[in-house]
Amino acid sequence: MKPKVVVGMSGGVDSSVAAYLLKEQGYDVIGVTMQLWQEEDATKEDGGSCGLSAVDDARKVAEALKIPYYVLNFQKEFKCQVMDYFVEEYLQGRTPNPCIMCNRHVKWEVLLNRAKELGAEYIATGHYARIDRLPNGRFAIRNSVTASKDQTYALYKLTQFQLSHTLMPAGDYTKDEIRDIAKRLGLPVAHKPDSQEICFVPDQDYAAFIDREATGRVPGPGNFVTAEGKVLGTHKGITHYTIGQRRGLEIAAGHRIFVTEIRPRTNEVVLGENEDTFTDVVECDQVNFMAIEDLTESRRVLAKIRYNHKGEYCTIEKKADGRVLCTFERPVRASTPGQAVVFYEGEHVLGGGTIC
RNA sequence: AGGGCUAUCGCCAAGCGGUAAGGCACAGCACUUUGACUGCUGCAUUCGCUGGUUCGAAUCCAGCUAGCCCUG
Repeated sequence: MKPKVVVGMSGGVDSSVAAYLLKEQGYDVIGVTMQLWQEEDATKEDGGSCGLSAVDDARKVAEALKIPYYVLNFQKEFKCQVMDYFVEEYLQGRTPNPCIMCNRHVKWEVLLNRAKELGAEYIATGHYARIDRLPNGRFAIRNSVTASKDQTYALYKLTQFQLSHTLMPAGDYTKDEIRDIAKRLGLPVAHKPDSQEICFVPDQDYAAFIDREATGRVPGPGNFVTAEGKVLGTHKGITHYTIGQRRGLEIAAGHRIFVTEIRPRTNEVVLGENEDTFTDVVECDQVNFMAIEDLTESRRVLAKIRYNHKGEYCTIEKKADGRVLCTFERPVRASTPGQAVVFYEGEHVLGGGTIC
């Protein structure tokens, strides 16, 4: 009898088929949907044709696959590990990536713990990625060659322990193959919105969300300034901006101008030319290595400084204080404190850190 | 008080008698399992006001108003 595995089911095609594949492979599969934040408009089903929630979809799939299914309430952990972190980062003039924290501390920590309680050895997802055991004995994530988009960036923070208890069955297939399987099984392949922005900020107004969450602690208006100190106007508060941003500045300079720096101490937002947003040196801390145990000597890697970044080659070296210095071969645009730099060597995730 | 200059979309700015360029800003959409970037579309029946000349004026003329500069 194969081991038990808990599959995180979003109600989408990928995780649904992942559950099916595992069952086919002989695993003892348990389906689970994580409730991460309060669904505000759960009752507001429009039109009636496609108002099924993630839970309903996932439950139907589980029934079709004849696997046990549970909804797990992770709202408390999600609030603490993701939403609070998100707000605090912005209050400090940084730009967080909530998905990375959610993966590391909720999906792969709380869920994995819960899986253990359920007697499962593994958790699984519908990611188009693989987890390889390298010759050096370590586990590392590899992007599925056929994946249209990279799904590894937000997973760089996972630990060896987490990786050793994770299965990603969809990584062996192409998106089309997964769809075909779903069709063949007659699964409800509802066309869901491809993107969800920040899941817990449904109206996409993250600044207003921060205002609600941190009432009284949100920095107010301040000056837009040039690098030379010339005042260009008044900004709405540093939480409204991020490095490289152009839209929403409400300043007609005659040409496009961008945010080049955020100064929480003086409550200033520095504006400049597009060229000014480029740098060839990026430093990061809170480093996590995946394919290697530690960075003992400098190495040349492909680095991505944001989700969807095509990647740029750089040399990374560890400094005395533990931070990693990345020296790029070509300047990268809008390196932003709070975002992640993820290193790739070959097809594997070598590691990454938080830009500071 | 005289003399000169300028008044065109929220900002900047083309136009020089033939029926309102463009940039920025802004809005919407697309892209996007984070924030951004990017792309596309939209955005002055109207040219400070009032008259006049003309087939026809933002473009010429007159007066008025406002701002800027120079000289007492």
